Order: sequence, then C-alpha cells, then structure tokens
Amino acid sequence: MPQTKPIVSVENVVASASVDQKMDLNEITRTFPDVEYHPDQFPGLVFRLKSPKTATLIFTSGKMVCTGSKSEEMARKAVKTVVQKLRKGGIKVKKDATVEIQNIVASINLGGKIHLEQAARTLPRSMYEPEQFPGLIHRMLDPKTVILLFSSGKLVCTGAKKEPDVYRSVNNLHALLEEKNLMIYD
Amino acid sequence: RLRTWDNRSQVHEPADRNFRQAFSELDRLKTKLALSDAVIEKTAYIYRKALDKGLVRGRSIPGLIAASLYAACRNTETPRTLTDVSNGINIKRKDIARCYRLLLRELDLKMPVVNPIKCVSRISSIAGLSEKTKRKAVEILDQAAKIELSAGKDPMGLAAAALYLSCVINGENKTQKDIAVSAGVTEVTIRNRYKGLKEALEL
DNA sequence: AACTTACTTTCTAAAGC
DNA sequence: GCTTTAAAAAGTAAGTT
Repeated sequence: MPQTKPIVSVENVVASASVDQKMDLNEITRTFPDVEYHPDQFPGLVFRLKSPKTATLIFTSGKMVCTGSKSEEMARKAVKTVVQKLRKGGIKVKKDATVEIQNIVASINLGGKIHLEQAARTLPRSMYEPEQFPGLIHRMLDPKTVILLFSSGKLVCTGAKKEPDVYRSVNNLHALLEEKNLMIYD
Repeated sequence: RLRTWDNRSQVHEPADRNFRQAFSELDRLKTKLALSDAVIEKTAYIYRKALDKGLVRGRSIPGLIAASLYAACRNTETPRTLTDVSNGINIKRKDIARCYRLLLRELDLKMPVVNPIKCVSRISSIAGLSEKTKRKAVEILDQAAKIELSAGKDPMGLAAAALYLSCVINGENKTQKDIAVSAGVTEVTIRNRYKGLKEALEL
C-alpha cells in the first residue's frame, strides 16, 4: 500500500474533432477578426475561446484540434462552443462535431521526495540527463504513457487518452518507486 | 583503426560515400577533441548498432555519428560536453541532443550520470585554479552528492559553484564571472548553486 | 540583486512541405 | 523531420530595472 495519496491535477486535454465538411478559412477570418490564420506558416486557423480558455485549430478539411482544456468534458464543450460561434457568425456548419480525446497532460504530487539518480539506474526505459533537463523521463508500457519525475516528488504524466489511464500510470509508478525504495517521506 | 567501419567499407553499398565522409569527419574530431582510440572504437560500435536497428533511415548521418560520439564519451566517462561535439562537427547542439536521446531510447542504452567532479579539472585549468582549491571543490561535491543536492542540476553549474565556494574558503581571488566563463554557465547559476551548497553543507 | 519573459523535456492531432 | 496549439514540472538563460 502506498504511504501517501498522490494529488493529481489534469492540466491540458487535446482533442481532435471533425464537422465532416470543407471549411472556408478565409471566410472565417473575415467574420472573426480575432482569429490567426497564416496559411504559408501553418495550414490551420487558430480560434481562441476565453471560456473555456482554449485554442482550437481549424483546417479546410473540417477537422479540428482543440487544446488547453482542463478536462475531457471541457474539451467537448469547447468544440461545441466553437461550432456554435461559427454558426452565429453565419458560417454554415451542417453537422455537429464528433470529438475524440487524443492526449491528457496531468501534474502530480506524490507527497515525498524521489531518489532520482537511483531511479535512473533502477527504472527500465528511463532517461535522466540533468545537463539537458532536470527531470527523469520514464516510458510506461501499460498504460502507454510517459512520466517525467522530479526529485521534489512531483510528476508530469502525458500521452494518456483516458483520465483513468492517468491514475493507473501514477499508481503503477508510485507502487514501483516504493517497492524499489526510491521514495523519501518526511 | 575504425575496424568496425572498415569491415563494412569493403562492400560497396549505396550509402558508402556518406559513411566514408562521416567517418573521416570523426577522424578529424578525434584530433580536435583529443579523444582516445577507445572512444572512437566505441563510437563506431554504437553507430553500427544504430545501423543494424535501422535508425539511420531518413536521418542525417553526421547527426547520428555526432550523437554516437557523445554517447561513447558518456559511456567511457570522457568529459566532453554536447557543446564540445557540436562545435567540433558544426551541427546544432539541439540536433545532436535529439539524436542522442533517440539512441538511448532505441538501443536501450544506460548511461552513467555525468559526475560534476569530472568537470572540476576542466574548469580549473581554464580558469587557472590551484590544486588546493580543486581538492576542496571535490570534497564539497562529494558531500553534495551524499545529500542528493545534485539531483536535477546541471553538473557544470554544480562544479562551477563548488569551485567558487572553494576559492572563497581558500582565499583564492577569482570572480564568479571568471569561473562562469570557464564553465560555460551564467553567474546567476553559480550564485544559485553556491547558495544551496553553502546552506546545505553549512560552510 | 530582483523581476520578467522565455526556452529545455514529454505528448497529440491536424495538412502540407 | 518541420510548421502550430496547450500545459505542467525545475533548471538555466537573458534582458530590465
């Protein structure tokens, strides 16, 4: 049994979406002066929402990428809001968008410090290069995620497609760290 | 010399010319960075493994050679930085670092963590510090490692701070800037590490 | 010396070079 | 591979005041 309960906080959710129809990005740029669209720099148009505070990339194919949400539900809501705004602005969008969660980034506090250098030698599929980055990069196989570990006992988990996978990753790692005596609690 | 590659060069494969070019660059680097035969042999060995795993497809050969060389230095604990290799072969540090991480991931290589003590001699000779100061800095770094003060910190910054602290203790007059320039870190980093070392080791 | 801003690492989709 | 977006972790860097 773990000695502490990790505090997990979802920081960013990336979702892909599609309205299944071609979009005229120049028309959107004309009706929404706040959007950013520089086709020679990047093919996607950037549509920002103040609430939920997100950035949605819209492509001519009608496919989208929504980033910045703090939860899966907020990401779905953000995409709905974007489509709603497009319609209110006179842009014809026939179908509602279909949404798929692609990535969830979470920050975690294990509540104890980590023996980083020992962890680097003990954990498989891990890389620790303090000249390049202060965290230890660990690739978990199941769930397939990547976790950054810091000596402070804080973590960053990324790559998960479902929120439960974030918790499974954290619990797997936490148990492993305790089993290998890599945790220090005060 | 370069046995690993020479075997391969006997057969005339399409990429042959690129390899010869890349390895002649490696030979030039050997002199420029004063590397041992062992490091060069290891570089060829690592590069050969990358080849066998098909990691070279669609990637720059010089970049992977540079990354293999850096990996060989790390593996043999030969104190050469990514910046040294980058300046020597004229490839961006970031690109070599990316190739190096690719090698670690795909070849499952485990590297010893850079020991800041290995940085002491190098910084000292550039800054012109005494043996006494070097010895004290090594002591400080040993203590710091014991209490894991080094976790997550740049070894060069730690070594520079330990040397600066050692200078202060021994009354050797060197400025933070002198040591910072010799180590390739900023004065701010030396100050931050210095503060941590002084407090934690109560010196 | 403090502040601020910014960059390092990880992930992921999108269309096109 | 790159381009763009978002976000956290902790360390390092650079420009101002």
